[in-house]
Order: sequence, then structure tokens, then C-alpha cells
Amino acid sequence: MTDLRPAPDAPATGLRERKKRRTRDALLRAALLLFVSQGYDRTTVDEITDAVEVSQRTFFRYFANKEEVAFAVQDLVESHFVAALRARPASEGPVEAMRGAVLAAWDTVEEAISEVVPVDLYMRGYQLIESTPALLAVHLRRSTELEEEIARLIADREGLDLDADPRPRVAVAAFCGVMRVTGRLWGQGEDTSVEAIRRMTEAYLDQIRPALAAHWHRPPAAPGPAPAASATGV
Amino acid sequence: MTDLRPAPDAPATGLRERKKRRTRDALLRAALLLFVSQGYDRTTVDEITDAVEVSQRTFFRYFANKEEVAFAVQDLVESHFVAALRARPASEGPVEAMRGAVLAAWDTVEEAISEVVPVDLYMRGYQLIESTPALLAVHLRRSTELEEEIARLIADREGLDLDADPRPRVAVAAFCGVMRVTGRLWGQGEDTSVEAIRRMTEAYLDQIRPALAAHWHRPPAAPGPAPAASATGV
DNA sequence: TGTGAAGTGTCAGTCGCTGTCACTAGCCTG
DNA sequence: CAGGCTAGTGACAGCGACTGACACTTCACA
Repeated sequence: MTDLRPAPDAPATGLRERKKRRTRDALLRAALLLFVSQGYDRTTVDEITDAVEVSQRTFFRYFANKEEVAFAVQDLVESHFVAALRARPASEGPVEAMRGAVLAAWDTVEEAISEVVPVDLYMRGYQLIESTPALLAVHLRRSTELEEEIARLIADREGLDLDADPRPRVAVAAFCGVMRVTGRLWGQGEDTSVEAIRRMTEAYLDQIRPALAAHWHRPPAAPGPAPAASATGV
Repeated sequence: MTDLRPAPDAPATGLRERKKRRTRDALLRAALLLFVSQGYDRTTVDEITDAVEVSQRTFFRYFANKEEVAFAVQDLVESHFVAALRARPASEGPVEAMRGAVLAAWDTVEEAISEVVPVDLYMRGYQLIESTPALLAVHLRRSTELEEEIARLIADREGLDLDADPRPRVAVAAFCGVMRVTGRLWGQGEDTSVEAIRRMTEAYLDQIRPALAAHWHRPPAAPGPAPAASATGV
């Protein structure tokens, strides 16, 4: 068969590959929809595979476990952030660069994932993770792995040896700790928009230096559950 | 109802109560020993119950799930830390108080847990948690709950409204982020002693302010995988 | 066009965990 | 101290996540 289709730009190889991708995507979407509509725990793997009409065994050939499918999109978002961090100018300090990267990443999540899943489905998925104990636990463990990656990146930027200088890991840990609080509080709030979490991110990061001051004599810059962004401290 | 038994000081009530406590402790110890000797995943609940000669059903009446038994001692250590934090003088700033509490808690873990389990078994258990993905995930989720408790405590100390002022949660998040890195690196090292983790804790906490400085122009105070304690920054 | 391998379905089995029910043993009352 | 109450337990059946083994279909490539 003289293959006339030039596989335009995507890595569209043989029929087999495309079929595989299709079933994987179908499983992913079906799972996400079931999860957000009826909850993670109340969704069985059989329900997912029934919706896609494959056997349960096939599901476990694509995803190591039921949790993994819930983090497929999260994976994309995380690499998106890492890419944003790599793109920060070398002139920026470590914390400055991380802050810039997070905000830039939120500004452009849509284009990073919309091919796979609409943004609001992802946001609902993120909320599901934050509110489902089993998923939250896995999320936090995955986050520590991401933290290590970021620490390596920061050490590289600064030309430091990660194992000789504790600052990269310490800075990243403090930074990510604040990010996690942000994610948690966002998940508990009502506004589930990207803008909301972006706004909160900015506000909470602005509080990190004031919060670590030796004494809190003055009230913070802008009080409130999701305070407006503005830093008194450096 | 004329209750003549004054229940002297310990909660030593009837025979029933004592029997319960005994089987619970037996399950706990058997589980911990099996976990550290052959690994968490390679230990089945049946093995644990066989060692204590009770039915599997009984195990799940004492522990909600297999993970819970691995965190029973950790629970004690965490309340020990919270108690230490409550005991800090009001004159100390938030970060100062947390730092003091952690170090004081490590100095006195032994007396806090030795009645239930020898310290080195606890330390090996802690290492197990750090090195077992399933346990690490749960550990991190539990840690966020502890974080919230600490944040409330700090807010109280400072006379602030936790939901109006972001600084308590931000400070605690940054602090606990650094603590977590410490725990992880300790788990990977060879020295599993309490002294080792105490030393690392001190060293890494000393790096939090330098690490968050806008730019890292100078090398850190004391480089090395487990740097000696000494703070350049505030 | 036939051969090998990739992908899938089926089946049986393990392990964590839960509901149910009957039974035993401490406890409490009369 | 007899008899009833109930907390704690064991036995059993069953669900859901996950795995290994094997046979079958279907694409790929010579």
C-alpha cells in the first residue's frame, strides 16, 4: 500500500498506534467524566471499561492503577510549568523565577491541555483530587517528585551542586509549600476558575516574606480569605 | 449508681478494656515488626493476624485500614510536637516558636513513645514510611492536616483570625515544606539516629531565610549533604 | 502471502476491605 | 448468684482493585 497520507505534523504513525491512542484517550475521558459526575470512589474500573467497551484487563494495560488515570492531565500541566520555568530569564533570582513561571503557566494552561480535555473539566478534576483523600495523598507524593525536579532546575540555573548546597531544595520546599496551601484553599472555595487560583497564587506568594519575618507587628498588606495581591515586604 | 472504683490515675478499667488494649498493642507491634523486616507491601493483613492469633476481621475493627497501623506511633510523635509548640513562650515569634518546638520534640521523643515501642523501631518505621510509596502518600496527606492544626495554633498565639490573615498558613506551609525535605533526605541517608535528623532539621531551618533571598550571591553558611548548623541570615 | 509480534479478551486467583450473623465472655442488675 | 445484656470476636460470603497466564485476533513487514 503506497501510503499517501504524509502524517501532517502529529506523530501519526501506523493504524495500530492511532488505535491505541484512541482507546487511551477514550478511557481517559470516560474516567474523568465518571469521576467528576459521581465521585472517584463510587466509580469502578468496570464502569469505565464498559463505557469504552474494552475489557478491564485493557484498562490496566494503559494505566498502572485507577489513580493514574486521574493524573494524566495533571501531568501535562506540570510539564507545562516546568517548561515555563526553563524559559525564565537567567537574570531572575530563584524565587522570582518560580513565581513568574507559575503565573505564566496559569495564563497559558488552556493551550497546553485543550487538545486533550476542556479546561473546565481539568479544573473540576483538580478539585476532585483536592477533595478525594486517596487522590490527594497520591497528588502530594507526586508533588514531592516534581519538587525534586524543580530543585535540580534551580540548582542548574544558579550553577550549584544540589547535594552540596541546601538552598535549592529549601527554597523550592518553602515555595511549593505555599503553592499547596493555595491549591487547598482554592479547592475549598466556590470560585473554581483559573483566574481565581491565579489570583490566590499571587496573593499568597506575596505573603511568604512577611510571614517569615521574626515578628508580626503589623497586619498583613491585604487581609481576607483571598487577599488582593500586593506585597509590603520584599 | 454508686461507682466505688476511683480509676486511680491510669485508665485501667475492667478486664474487657485491658484485653482490648492488649490485642491492639499486640497487633501494632506485630505489624511494625513484620513491616520493617519484610516490607509493607510484602506483608499481608493475614500474616499480622496470624502472628497475634486473631481473625482478620478483628484487625479491621482496631484499624480502619492496613495503613493506619503504620501511623499509630507517628500519631504520638505528632501530638508530642504540638504539645511542645504550645509550651513555647509567648515572647517567641511564630517561626522561632516552631523551630524551638521541633528541636525540643526531637530531644524528648524517647520519653514520649518508649512505653509503646522502642525508639529505634520507631525510627525504622519512619524510614519505612519515607521509602514506601503508598505510606509516603498517606504520610503527606496526614501532614497537611497537622499543618492546619499548627496554623490554628500560630494564629491563636498571635491573636489573628486564620481566615482573615494569610500569614499563619503561609508561614506554616513554608516551615513544614522545609521539614519535609529534611525528613526525606534523612530517610535516604545512612545515619538513622534521632541525633542525625535533629542535626539536619537545625541546619535546613537555618537555610530558609538565605534560600528565600532575592539573589544567591554568596555560598551558603555551611555546605554539605547534612550541613552543620549555623545561620548567616537572620 | 505468510509469519511474527502487538494488542486484546477471558479466566482464575490474590489481597484489602465490608456486611452479616451467630457465639462467647465479661458486666450489671435484681 | 442467676439471668439477661452487650461488647468483642470469629466465620463466611462478597465486592473491587489488581495480576499472571494463555489463547485469539489483527496489524506490520519481509
